[in-house]
Amino acid sequence: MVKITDVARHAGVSPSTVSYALSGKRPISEETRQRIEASIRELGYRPHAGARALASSRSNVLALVIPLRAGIHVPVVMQFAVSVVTAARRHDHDVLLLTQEEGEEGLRRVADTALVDALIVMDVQLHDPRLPLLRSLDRPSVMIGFPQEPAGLTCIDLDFMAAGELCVERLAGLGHRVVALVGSPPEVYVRETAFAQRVVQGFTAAADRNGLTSSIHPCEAAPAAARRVAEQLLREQPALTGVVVHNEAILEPLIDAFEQLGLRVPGDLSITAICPDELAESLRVPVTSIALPSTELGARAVELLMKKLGGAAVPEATLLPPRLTERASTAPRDTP
Amino acid sequence: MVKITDVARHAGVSPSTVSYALSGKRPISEETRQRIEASIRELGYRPHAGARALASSRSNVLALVIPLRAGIHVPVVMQFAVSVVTAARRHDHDVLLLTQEEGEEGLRRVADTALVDALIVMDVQLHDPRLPLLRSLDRPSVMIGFPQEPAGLTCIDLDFMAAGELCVERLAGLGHRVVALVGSPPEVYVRETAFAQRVVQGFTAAADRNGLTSSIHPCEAAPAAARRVAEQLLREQPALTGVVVHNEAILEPLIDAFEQLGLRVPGDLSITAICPDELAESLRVPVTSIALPSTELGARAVELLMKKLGGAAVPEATLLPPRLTERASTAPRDTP
DNA sequence: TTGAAAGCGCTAACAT
DNA sequence: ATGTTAGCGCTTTCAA
Repeated sequence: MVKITDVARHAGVSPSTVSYALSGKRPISEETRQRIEASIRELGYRPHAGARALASSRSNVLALVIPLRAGIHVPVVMQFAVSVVTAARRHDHDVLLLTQEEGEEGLRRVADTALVDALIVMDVQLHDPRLPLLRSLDRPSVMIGFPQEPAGLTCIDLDFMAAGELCVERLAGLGHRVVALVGSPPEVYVRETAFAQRVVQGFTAAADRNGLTSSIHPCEAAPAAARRVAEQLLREQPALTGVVVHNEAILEPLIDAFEQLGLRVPGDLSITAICPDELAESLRVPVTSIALPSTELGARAVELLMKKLGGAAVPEATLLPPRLTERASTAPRDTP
Repeated sequence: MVKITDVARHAGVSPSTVSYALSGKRPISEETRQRIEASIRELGYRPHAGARALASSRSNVLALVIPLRAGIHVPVVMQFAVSVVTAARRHDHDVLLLTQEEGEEGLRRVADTALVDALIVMDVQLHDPRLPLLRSLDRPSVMIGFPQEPAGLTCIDLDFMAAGELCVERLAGLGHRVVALVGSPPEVYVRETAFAQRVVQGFTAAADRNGLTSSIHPCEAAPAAARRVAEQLLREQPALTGVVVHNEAILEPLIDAFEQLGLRVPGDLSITAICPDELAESLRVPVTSIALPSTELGARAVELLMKKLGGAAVPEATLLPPRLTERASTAPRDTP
C-alpha cells in the first residue's frame, strides 16, 4: 500500500505538505502542488479512510435510515436514496445505509463509533421515538418529515398541508362543489405519520374555506380496496365531482374502478393526486398532480447537513412549496 | 469521548485485554471479562470505527452497488438492498451505498481507500466493464448475475435458464402446445444483461425439447406496449394458449389486455411469470410464478463475502434453483 | 491468562 | 510557503 509518506518522499516534500495539498487547508505553491499531484498519480496514492477519520475526526460518511414499512411507496424511497448518495458524493461524502429496523440502537451505534459524521432519517412520525436520541447525539441530523415537536431538530419535507390545499383549490377553481380525499392506508394514520395528517388538514381547511362538501377516506394499498372506496363514494356522495388521491398504490386502480362504475375521468370526475411525477405521467389518464419531490428533498437534506457540518446555522423547518402540474384528469365541472 | 484506555483503567486491566475481550481473539478469564463488560456499560464505551479500521485493516463495511437504469424493477432492488443490510448486520458489518452511476471509479475509490472490506455488485452485464477491475482489486467481491466470463469472480443469481425452462415445462405439462415469452424491454437485451438472455435460452430449449411452437417478444415497460404485444400475439399466434412473462412492469397490463381482447385467464390462456412473489400474489388473477428471490440472494451474497473475508474458498458460481408456485393463472389446455 | 509497546496512516498544531 | 512532530484510538505482536 502506498502511503502519504511515500508520496512525500517521491515529491520531495513533507507529509504535511501532501496532506495540505490534498485538503486545500493551507496555500501551496503552484509548483509544489504540481509535483505532488504528479507523484500521487504516478504512485496511485489513495488516502486511507480509517486513518483519515482517526486523525481528523471526520469520516466523510453520512448515515441514511430508510423505512421499510407498509404503506410507503418503494420507488419514492429509492429515488430519495439515490438522490442522497449523488448529492453526498458532490460533497465528497459517502452514504451508509441503515434500515428502520435497526432502530435507535443503530443510530446510536454509527454515531457513537464515529462511523458517520451526520444522519438523515426518513419517515419521521409525529411522536417519533428517535427524536430525543437525535437531539442528544453529538452529530448533526436532518429529518425528512415533521414531528409534533421539531424544536432543536432540522426537518425538511414537502409542504403537505399546502399540497392538500392546492389540490382542493384547483378543484374548487374548476367549479367542483363536492370533493373527497382518498388517503393513505389506515395504518399510516394510526402510527401518526405527520405527512398524511397534514394533507388531511390542508384538504379540510381549503374545502371549508371554499364552502365545499368534503369527506375523507383512508384506503388500503390494494386494488380491491380502491374499488370498495369508489363504490362507497358513489353511493354516499352521488354529487361528487372532485377527488384528491394521496396514495400512490391505488391511484390507477381507483381510476379504473371509477370508470368501470360508469364515471368518465375527467368528464364526470376530476382527479388530482399527490404522487411522484413519473407515476402521474404514466397512467392511462395522466393525472393532474403535485409532485413528491424526492430528488430535490434528498439533495436539500444533504445540503442542510453539509452546512451544519460546516458549523453554519440552518433553519429548523424547511417546507418545499407544492407545485401542481396540470394533466388530463381535471376539467371544469359540467354545470347543467 | 471514552476510549479503550479509560475502560482499561476503570476495569483495572490493560488496553489489550479490553481489546481481546471485545474481539474474542484470545481467552479471557470469566472474572476479568465480567469486570470489563461492566466497565464498558458503565462508561458507555464505543470503539472508534476509524481507529479500529486503521489498526486492524478491516473497516467492517461492505459496499453495495445498486443499479438505477431503465428496465429494472425498483422494489426488487430495494428488497435486495434491505436484505444485504440485514444480513451484513448479522455479521457485524455495515453497508455503504453506491450508485451504478459512480462506475468503476467509485468501486476503486472505496476499495483503495479501505473504506470497505468487500463489494457486492448488482445488475451485472455479460461484458461488464467492471469485471477486470473487480478481478484486480485486492478486496473480495460478489456479483449478482453472471457475466460471460466469470472466471476468477464469485457470482450468484437465480438460475434464470432453469426458470425459463421450468415455466415452459409447466405449460407443456398442462397440455399447451403453442407458447410465447413476453420478455424484458429491448434495451435490456441490447445491453446484454445476462439474466434476460438466459431466460430466453431456457424457454427456447424447453419449448424445442417438448416440440412446442414458441416465439419471443421483448416488451417495453409500459401498459400500451403490453397491449400491443397482446394484440400482436393474437394476430400472429391464434393457437397460442401459454404465455411466460418475464417483465414485472407489464404483467398486470398484459393480463388486462388479454382479457379485454376476449381471452380468459386461465380459461383460454395460461400464464406463468418470473417475478417477485408479492407481485404475483397481488394481481387480480394471482399468477403462477417463479419467485425472484431477492431476499435470499442478498443474504447469500453476504454469506459468500463473509466466507471470502474469512479466507475460505467459495464456489465461483452459485445458481439458486427456481421454485414455481402454482396460482390461479394456469390451467390444463382446453382440448376440444 | 495478562501486559507493554510498537505501530496502523493520517492531520494539525507548532515551528520556521 | 513548507517542515517537524505529536497524537488520533485501536490492534497485535512480543514477552512474561
